[in-house]
Amino acid sequence: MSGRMFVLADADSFYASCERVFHPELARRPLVVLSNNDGCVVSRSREAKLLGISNGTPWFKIRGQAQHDGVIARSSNYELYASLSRRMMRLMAAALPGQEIYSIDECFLRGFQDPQRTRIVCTRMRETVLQGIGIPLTIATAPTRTLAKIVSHYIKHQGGGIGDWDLLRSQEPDVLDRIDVSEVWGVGRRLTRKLQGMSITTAGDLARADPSRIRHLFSVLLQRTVLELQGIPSIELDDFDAIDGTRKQQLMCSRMFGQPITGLPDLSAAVSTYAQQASIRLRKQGSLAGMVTVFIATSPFNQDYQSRSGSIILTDPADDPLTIARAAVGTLPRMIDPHARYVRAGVMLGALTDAASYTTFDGMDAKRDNGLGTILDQANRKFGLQSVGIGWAGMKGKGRARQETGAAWNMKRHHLSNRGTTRWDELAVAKAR
DNA sequence: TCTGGGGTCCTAGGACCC
DNA sequence: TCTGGGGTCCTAGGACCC
Repeated sequence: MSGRMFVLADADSFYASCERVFHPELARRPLVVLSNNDGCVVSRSREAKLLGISNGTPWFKIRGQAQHDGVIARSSNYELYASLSRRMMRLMAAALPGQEIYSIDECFLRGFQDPQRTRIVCTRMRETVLQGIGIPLTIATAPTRTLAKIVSHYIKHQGGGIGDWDLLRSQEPDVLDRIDVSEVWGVGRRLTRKLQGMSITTAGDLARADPSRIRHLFSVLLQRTVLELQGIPSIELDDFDAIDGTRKQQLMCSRMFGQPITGLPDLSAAVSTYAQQASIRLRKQGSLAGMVTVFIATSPFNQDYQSRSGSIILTDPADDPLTIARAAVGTLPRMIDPHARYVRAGVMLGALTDAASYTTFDGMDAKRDNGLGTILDQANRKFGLQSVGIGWAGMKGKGRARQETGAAWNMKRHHLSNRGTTRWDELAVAKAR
């Protein structure tokens, strides 16, 4: 091997671990974190996993049993998780080179030529993050990212810690044959079914497949996965900060409603809100949108499920919230079914271009002349997200903090913890006696 | 009663051009 | 009047990830 070792650092039960940072009494208790609207389980502490609760389970289906078992539930608190994630990532970036943030709770880093040295640094990095942030990590090293993912899965099953591919393989030469093909990074449900039909059922089977045949039958993506399983690095990530640095090619803001809504007025308010949210992120990354797409959908769990979407091309690419919200709301009249009970809507901004380099033929700036977006952004920074907006009729704050409006369709978050690192009024309180 | 919210990349196929 | 084949661009849809 060339010594280009990949290090994968992945937090254990990240959201659940975050909830414990300011609530040490939750340690060793079974704990689950729920998705928006308190819908599904999205993170489980080790104790909750041992109770047999799986990810993605609808909370309403297991609530009775779970509460009987002493399981504690929390609504997801992304503000807290994002803040802890940033701190954790900074500590890791200081320990090893080449950080690529892959998701809120995991990143790839580069190891050193000397595996011994890499191991020592990884051990120290794990202790630093545990002591400094309070988040336990699993750290895996391997010659490819896909193998690092395999190692990480494997040692998480053993309770976490640190693991290395070469070491693991020398101890258990047939380890890939004992891992289901569906657990391989890049192999989802559909591919699993198709592969099984070809008698490829384990990671070992896939590693022994002929890459060019796989490319023929599937795609270049799966071919790369095969090569990676064979120890040949083939997958590149955009090595930008995936959480706040990158310029996205498409921005979406969508939500399930707290309860179904019917009719144009409510739907317009929701879509307008999401459009303004999306435009905030658009301005933050310095882009203009050339297209606005809106989708609305009823519940996919009902017989009469319907989902509609409609787009509007902006002849002058825009980033100001008025233009974008108006375009988004404008798609609704021709899509809406006046009797349907909608449970979800979303706004997508596409055909993004760089605002700084965009000029029209006569050299004037595009639709960003009134400065309203900038004022809104400043107000939102100062007074909290969503404190100011357009078309918020009848949505005065009833929630705990300013940004929680009283609209019926707003998210349900009945088990929300404090945002102790980003809100002064929700700081943790320590008492000394 | 009650089932998340973002993203990315690839491929196939149509439109158009020479 | 007749018309092949290849390149490129775009979009919709599929599949995956956390």
